[in-house]
Amino acid sequence: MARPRKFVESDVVSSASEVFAVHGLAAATLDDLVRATGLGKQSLYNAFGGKRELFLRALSEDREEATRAVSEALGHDDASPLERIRGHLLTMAIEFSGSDRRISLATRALVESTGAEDPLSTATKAGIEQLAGVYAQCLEHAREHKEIPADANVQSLSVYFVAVTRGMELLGRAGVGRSVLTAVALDALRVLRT
Amino acid sequence: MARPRKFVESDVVSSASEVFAVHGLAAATLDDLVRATGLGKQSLYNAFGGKRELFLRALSEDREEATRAVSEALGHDDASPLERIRGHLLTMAIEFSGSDRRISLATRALVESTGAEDPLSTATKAGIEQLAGVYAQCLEHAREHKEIPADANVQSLSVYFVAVTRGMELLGRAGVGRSVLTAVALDALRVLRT
DNA sequence: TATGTTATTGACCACATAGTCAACAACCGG
DNA sequence: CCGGTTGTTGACTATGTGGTCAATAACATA
Repeated sequence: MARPRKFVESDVVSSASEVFAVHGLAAATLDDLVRATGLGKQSLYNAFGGKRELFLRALSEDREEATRAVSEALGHDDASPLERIRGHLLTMAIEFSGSDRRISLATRALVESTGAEDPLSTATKAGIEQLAGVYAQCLEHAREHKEIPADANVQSLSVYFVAVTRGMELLGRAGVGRSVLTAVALDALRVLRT
Repeated sequence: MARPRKFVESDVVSSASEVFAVHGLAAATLDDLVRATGLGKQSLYNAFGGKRELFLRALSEDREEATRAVSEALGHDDASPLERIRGHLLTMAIEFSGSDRRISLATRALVESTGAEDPLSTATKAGIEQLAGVYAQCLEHAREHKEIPADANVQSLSVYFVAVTRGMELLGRAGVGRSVLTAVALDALRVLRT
């Protein structure tokens, strides 16, 4: 019936995500987005509603992607739960000390949010809880395997790992190098010693 | 000879700091700064040179203040080094989960910086190293007191604590409550068990 | 092929913003 | 009390911004 769209929504969100990851929400201009996505302002508005809304979409995509990635890293059966956490943290250390030094949309959302009621804030909090849930699952397995103390508080430890990775992200952005970040990751793991 | 200034520079920087802490660099308008500091645009320009420069001044003040505060918390003789670190982390947990949920200028600078060469980035990296130095000193004392393992890597541990506190800051901003953040702080400390 | 619906396009707008200018005010040494 | 120097004030500007409008294009159905 109606004229079909010339673009694929998820592609547009991906391109926008890229722009936001580099510039942040406030500093990214609509023109940046128009250029990156290839479609016109009005089309962007028709499809998403505005810069903020588009950011929220990108944020949500980012959250899914991050959760998926961590789930996969922690869920494979190729190693014991503890070893998987270890591998994951080391991977993060390398990633965060890479040359691009990008900052996740989640962190950006937190910093650029205007308060607790801000959707940017609530969405990110949900993302953090989701991520912590993934850690918790793996930690629970580790406990069942007796790789970590039986009295370990899986709940708070899962949030602890979210905090550590966020901190590592920031440090990487500040220019802390790979070797130091790797050492930090290994330090962080010591909380799990039996 | 010349007309004297009607303001005290450090007061102006403090007021500006407040504005930047709430809004960030990009989102703070010159009008916000004019209103908060009480002086006119031109006077701001005469004295500091522009929004960015003013932010850098505020950042530098913030860094001194942060270093001083942590130094004091970790330097008192009222408790053993390890206990002081413990107390400091618990204090941070309470602070970061407070209702204001502000974000340090250092974190803001990192996120809003445009790249590694950006003064915002280099200044913050220096601040992080300075802070890590303070932690390192206290950790060294703890080692001398045999409160932490003799083979502990004081260097990376000091950076680890910077990472953890940055992460806690972000989590607090996301709305993670005091009890959880306190638990995270205690988890983080387990790294130091002998 | 006519029609209704939605997408696209590019010009357009109101507004906020960082930064500037020029006139004026305050101080102090001479 | 005068003049040089610097600070202050408020009006001004240029520009970039997010967002809108109206005309047109592309499709599916009838």
